[in-house]
This record gives sequence, structure tokens and C-alpha cells, in this order.
Amino acid sequence: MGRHSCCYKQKLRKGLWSPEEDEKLLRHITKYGHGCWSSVPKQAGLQRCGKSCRLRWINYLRPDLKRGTFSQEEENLIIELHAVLGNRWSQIAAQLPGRTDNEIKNLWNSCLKKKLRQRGIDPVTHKPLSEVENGEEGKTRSQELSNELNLLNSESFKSDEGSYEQRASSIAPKAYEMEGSCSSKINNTKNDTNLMSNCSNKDMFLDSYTTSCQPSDLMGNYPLHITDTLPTNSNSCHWFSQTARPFDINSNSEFTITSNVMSILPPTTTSFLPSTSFCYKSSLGVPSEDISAPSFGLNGPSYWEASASNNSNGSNNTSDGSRELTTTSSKNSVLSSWELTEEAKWSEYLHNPMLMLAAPESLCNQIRPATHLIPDNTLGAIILPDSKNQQQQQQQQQSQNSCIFSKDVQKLTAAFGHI
DNA sequence: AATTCTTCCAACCGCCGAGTC
DNA sequence: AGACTCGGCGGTTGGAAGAAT
Repeated sequence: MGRHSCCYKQKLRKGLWSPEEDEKLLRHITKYGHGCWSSVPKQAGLQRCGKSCRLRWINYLRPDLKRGTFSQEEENLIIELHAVLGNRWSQIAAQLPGRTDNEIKNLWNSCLKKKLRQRGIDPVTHKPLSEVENGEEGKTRSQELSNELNLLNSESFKSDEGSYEQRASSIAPKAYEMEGSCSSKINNTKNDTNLMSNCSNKDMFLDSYTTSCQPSDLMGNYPLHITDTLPTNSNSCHWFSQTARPFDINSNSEFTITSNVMSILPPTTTSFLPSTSFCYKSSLGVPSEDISAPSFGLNGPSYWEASASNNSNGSNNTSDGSRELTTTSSKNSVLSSWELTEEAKWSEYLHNPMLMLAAPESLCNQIRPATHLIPDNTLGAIILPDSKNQQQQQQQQQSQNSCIFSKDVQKLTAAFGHI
């Protein structure tokens, strides 16, 4: 492999980033914004090329990144979107707030492709393997994708030809059927939300989109109780998506979330807001104040583990069955939020939305919104309910979203009194 | 315990389009 | 118009970590 041309000019570092480099880059961007990426390394005192800095920021340092494993809902959404968009990872990532195209691409290549094949579905065409092998397809995949793109870009598609789920289901019906696609997490819900049970896999999944995409959801009136639906697996830090609002706890001491479809609505927050994850406490009756504890969402490469306490469990269940508010790195190390080391503190702000909100205004203001990940409005509009007044609905939704955001901030302010 | 194999993912590479001069 | 820079994207790779032998 050759070195990128810009890296020939100077002797530039390659490979994994050290914590020191991360800190330099973070400090620089926090203070000055990234501006012109090519000038960032020089200004930040880094021996890296601008591209490398940009990539590092986008894929790792950005404060609005969601960490942790992908939920079943996210996986299903990726499959759906892939059926429509193909390998347009950046567009898929735009529908999954807090996820990067690189992450999604890796997930697809390492996991989802395999799963689809195991289910007898061709990961490229999203059709049954037998059908693909028989060569009965009249169209090539590229043709299909081209057609889909045209549809996506056409106004008629947006307004008249049905909602996204209808399109997706017509394009890739098989994708919904994988994994018993009613995600096991959902099906395991003790409370039996009824939202996603009692239906065929496909219907369940689609219904979850259709029914949840209602204005009321935007106001948090569509509570899917996730207390028992969240993964209790290995990596153990259970992350909320951008749509999860810790404030919902107040109602009944449980977190509630809206369904995944919220993820593909136009974003309502700026880049540093709670798209980052919250660790949660799963047991009932957790005082909401507990949530205010700063969770340290560092979930990075192994070198961070140097500052992490040695708890390989990661789940950290307590004797009473509740989970302590802990976080993990990707390697299952757990760093108690109360055991932060000095070297880790700077990144609290990065990875903890609560702290970020409480951070000095100057700090927040200086972080340039990650506009590259703001979902395209066109695509965002696709999943909105059919309506003659779609545009008006969009405006209303935006208004509502904005309203929600304002309320959330107000609640945060009230809760923490820091802002 | 040592070695080999497999998986996963962070990061790099090359290409492309847009913007500027 | 052509050269150049820059940002962005998708494909690919290298190596760390874990699993298997």
C-alpha cells in the first residue's frame, strides 16, 4: 500500500492514534473548530495529515457518537436501508444518528452479510439466494439501485408513492424476516408492549415504523418500555439512542424510548446533544437523580483501558439486581464514572452529553456541528406518513422537535442547574 | 503453553465532485 | 479550460484480540 500523497510531503505519522494525539486534536477542534482540515494538524501540533485528523474526529472523537453494540432495531434498519440504498454507507449512516458510515460498513461486512446469507438471502440483492443463483433476475443490481435512487429523488416518491416502509418492503421483503426479525429483545419484553408482538416478523417490523411515526411520538407519548428489552449481554453498557430521553424516567422510574423510527427523522439536536449514549440503570424504581451521575461513555480502543478500572465484567450487576451506572470500553473494561483518572477527564465532555450540556458555554459553542451526519431531509421525509399536507407536517414536526428539544434542555437545566 | 486460525474494526487508499484560481 | 486543493465516500487492509487446536 502506498502512502497518501499528502503524507509524502512530510514525515507524517500513520496508524493508531495515541491518547496524546487525540487530546491535541480534541483540544484544537474544541477551541477553534476544524475549519480547513488540511491546516488542522499543523495548528494542533500533530504529525498527521488533514484527512487522518478528519477521519479520527468523525469516527471517534466527535461528541455525538453513539457507542456500543448495535441494537437489533438498528441492524434491521441498516438491512432495510441497504436494500434501498446499497453500499451508500454515508446515506445509511445519516439515518442512524450517532453511528458512522465506517461503523455501519464494518458491521455489514463482518456480521450482517453473514446473517443474511445464513437466512438464505443474498446480501447484495436482498433476494433469496436460490433465486439469485438461478440467474432469474432480469435486472442487475446496479440497475435496481439506479432505479431506487431515482425514486428516492423523485417528488412523487416522497409524496405519492407511499412511505418508506412500503418501498423498502417491496424492495427487500426478505430482509425483514431475518433474525426472527421481531428482535429478540423486543419479544422478550415482559411488559408485552404489544407494539411489536403478535405479528409476523415483517409486519411487526413494518408496523413498528408505521405506527410509531406519529406526531405524538415526538412528544414522547409512545412509550416503549425498554427496561426489559435492552440487551443484557456482554458489553453490557446499554446505550440509548439519540431518541432516548432520560427525562422520561420521571414518569414511572423507567426509561422509555420511542421506537427506532425516531432515528431516521430529521435531527432535532445539535451535534453535542444527547445523541451520545446514556448508560442506564435497569431496575425499577431507580431514582432519577441517579441518572444525573456522569456516565463516562468512553468506549474506545484498548489504549484507553490504561485508565480504566479493572472490571472485566462490564455489566456490573449489583446484588439487588440493578445495574450500577458504569461504562465500558469496547474491550469490556469498565470505568466507574466515579473513578475517572485525570487523563480521562477531558473526554468526559466528549462522550457524556450530560456533561457536555453542563460544560461551559464557550466549550459547546466552539464545537462545530457535525453537519455531515445530519440526515438528508429528502430521505428523512421518506418515512413520514403519507399526507397531502406532508410539507406542513414536516414543518410541524420540525417545530415539535424543536419544541421537544427546548423542553429537554429546560428539563436538563432544571435538573442540573448548570446551564 | 504455544501456535495457528478467525474475527473485528480502526485507519488507510484511491477516486470523485465541487470549488477556486 | 485546465490545474490544483479540499472534503467526502466506499473499498480494502493490517493488526490486535480472541478462539480453536
